[in-house]
Amino acid sequence: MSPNQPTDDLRVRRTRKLLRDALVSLMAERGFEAITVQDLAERAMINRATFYRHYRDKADLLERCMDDVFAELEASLAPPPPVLGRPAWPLLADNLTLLFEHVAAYAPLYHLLLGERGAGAFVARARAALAAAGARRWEAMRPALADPLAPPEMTLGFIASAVLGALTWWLEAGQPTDPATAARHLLTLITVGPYRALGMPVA
Amino acid sequence: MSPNQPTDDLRVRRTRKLLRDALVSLMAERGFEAITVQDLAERAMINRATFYRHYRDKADLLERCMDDVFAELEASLAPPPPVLGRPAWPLLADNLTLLFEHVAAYAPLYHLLLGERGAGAFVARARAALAAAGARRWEAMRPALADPLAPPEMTLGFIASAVLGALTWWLEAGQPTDPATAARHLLTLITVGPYRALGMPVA
Amino acid sequence: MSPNQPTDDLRVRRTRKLLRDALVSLMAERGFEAITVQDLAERAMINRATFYRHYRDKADLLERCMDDVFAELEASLAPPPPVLGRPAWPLLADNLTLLFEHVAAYAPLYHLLLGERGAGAFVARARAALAAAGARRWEAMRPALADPLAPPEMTLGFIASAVLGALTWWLEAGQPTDPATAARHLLTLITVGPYRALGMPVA
Amino acid sequence: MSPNQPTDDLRVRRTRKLLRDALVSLMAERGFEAITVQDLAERAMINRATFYRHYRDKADLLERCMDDVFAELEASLAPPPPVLGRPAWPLLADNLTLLFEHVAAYAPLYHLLLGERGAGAFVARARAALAAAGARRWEAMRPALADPLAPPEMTLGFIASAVLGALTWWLEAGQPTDPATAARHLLTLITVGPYRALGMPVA
DNA sequence: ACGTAAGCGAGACGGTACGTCGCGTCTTACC
DNA sequence: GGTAAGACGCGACGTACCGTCTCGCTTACGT
Repeated sequence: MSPNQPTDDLRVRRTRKLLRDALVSLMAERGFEAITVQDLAERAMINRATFYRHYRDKADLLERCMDDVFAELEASLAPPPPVLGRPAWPLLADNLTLLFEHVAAYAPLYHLLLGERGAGAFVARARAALAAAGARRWEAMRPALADPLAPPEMTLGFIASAVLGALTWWLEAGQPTDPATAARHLLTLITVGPYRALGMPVA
Repeated sequence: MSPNQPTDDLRVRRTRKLLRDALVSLMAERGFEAITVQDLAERAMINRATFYRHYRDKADLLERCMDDVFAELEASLAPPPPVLGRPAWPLLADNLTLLFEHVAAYAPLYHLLLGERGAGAFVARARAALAAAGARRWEAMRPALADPLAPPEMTLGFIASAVLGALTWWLEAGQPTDPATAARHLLTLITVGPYRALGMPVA
Repeated sequence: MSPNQPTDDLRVRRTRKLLRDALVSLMAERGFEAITVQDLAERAMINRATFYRHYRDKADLLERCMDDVFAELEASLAPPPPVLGRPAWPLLADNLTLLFEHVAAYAPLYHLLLGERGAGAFVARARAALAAAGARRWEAMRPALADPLAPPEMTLGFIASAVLGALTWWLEAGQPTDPATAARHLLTLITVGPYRALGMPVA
Repeated sequence: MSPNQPTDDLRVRRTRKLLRDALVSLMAERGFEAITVQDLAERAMINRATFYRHYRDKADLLERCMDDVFAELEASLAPPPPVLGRPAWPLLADNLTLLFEHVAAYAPLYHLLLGERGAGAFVARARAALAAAGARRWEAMRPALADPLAPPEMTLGFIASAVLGALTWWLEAGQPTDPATAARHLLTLITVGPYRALGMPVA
């Protein structure tokens, strides 16, 4: 198998596109786990053996789809560290908006992957990626920060999951607000905290 | 099959216990997806057909394990709403401590279910349960609260996922702090917000 | 198991009778092979474990039914050898009539056992019994007989199967003639031969 | 499954041959009923699942074996009716010889199928085929024949079973005579009748 | 433009696991 | 002691997918 080596052979590109489309359309119908390679081949109107010429298994196919999507996201985000000692707010706000816009662009896919019948591995991966990105940015700002009020790793895990949770709600609610507004809400949750965001008095 | 109807037949109770233990021990070794019914039967030293006399499939077994665990958790938590108009802090703090203690009591199981190779469905279920519990408590306090700064449903999804994220970190880090301390940190994250908890200036 | 030891316990006799009736009624519906012990127990309205207290398996049950039936047949037939050197005709005719009458008495059972979905082992056993009975009678008359025109064992196998064939036809055709007439026809087939019985010229 | 459609795929033909050989060899050891599909697969050195790609179950396999064998027999026999009004003797004699030769060619198979542990369904099918063949030939000659001495259908059932009985004896006795001689004896039994063939006086 | 190497369809095959069924044994409790 | 109820070990069933493997066809590419 020559997995992701890009080819300009039309037949190959056609086959891969058909398979990725088939994956999304089938995940919408029955979730990732319930899909079989035979299903994918039928939907893509290719032979089952041909599938194996391009992907190791269905998880491999999913992963390559995500590779593409994540690469695109990473490319669109602003570079990590701003000037030291300055609040990272505006940058974070921008990046959150970009995140929501990216997710909106691939809404069907993300909706499926994050939802009930999504792929558990995907969520774990996305969570790890978010935590890592957060860690990188936090490390860069560290010298200029006050003492943390909770273990930073815990906070990073907290944020990463929380962002995914907010995204999940946003997708499952049918994107009730535009990406910029949703990003602003999320930023509020991160900065003032969810408790106060609910209207609770905080001491 | 009469799934979870409690029986006083000793053989039945023995068989079910053996199977639940086998599930946990096998999940620790290779994760949920990689387990087969034959594996479970072998580990539990029962016949494979006997497995099907008690559970529909391995997902059913997992679910019933979780039913028991969740029921115990729910029983240990304090009842939802305190007196209106008073800060719910102390209660929330207590409940978070109880939550961490409960998770610590079943640490191996929760560690597996929340981790990389855990069962996606479990996380979704836990998240929904947390969000629902949060919603119930929030509804009760609603009249006494200020205007929310973000859509409350979004906030609830945010919190539910965030709590799981914090728990996940705590378990994967090997429970570096005792439950009460971890609960206090989590409470901080929820109240002052993760951003400030990292030491960031918030303007 | 205490197989065929006759009991005067009413419950036991009732159970056995119910099982034998169930066997016949189920064989009529789906043939012997397709019956399960569970079927027998349900139809007889007894517990499955009780079946095993009386019979080893369904073949055992069938065999014991046949034992009874064959014992009754054997008792009704005339004793083997007549006076030497005299044609055995009249005796044979009588015995064939008794045979048809016996079969008519148990028509449903014989019909099933000899038919398409019958029990192969039963046919083999009946054939062997007929051949043995024929052999006994032939041995007794042997000194008084002319030289055989074909190997006697072949002839005995021929007759045994042929009689079963005639009985099978008679039962499947719905007993179109009374037992005495059918016996006379069968005697004709045995004595003048089936070829001439069809009206064929024999040289 | 496309059961017996002839294929030119070598692998397919090899698999089917292996299975048919395995069937015969296993039937010789324990009879048809006691064989499992796993046994067949092991003996044929194929995977069990592959069995099901070719045959519905073991009965299907047996049936297709018989199809082949019967088709060959039918092809070798002379066409039904000669000139009307002439004794059918010579033709019948020829066909009986061909029958014995055919059976001799597949002696192991026929021996098993007709014997104690054979397949009841096979005997029923063979009996019906013989009766049908006899009926066809008799219908063709009917106008030229004298009145029958017994119901012709009874006679045909009688002959069909009788021929199988003679064949069974011949095979179980280890083919003590050559096919031509055995056929001559069988012809005698059919024409002069088994009674006289035993040396009995017939009036 | 066209020959040729590749991608591809078709499908047999060895495997592994599935969920079901029926067997015969057994334990427990009832009568 | 016969019976009902039913758990259990066992083993076979027929099915579903897996990933691998020919075997020809056809199709897009490279010279």
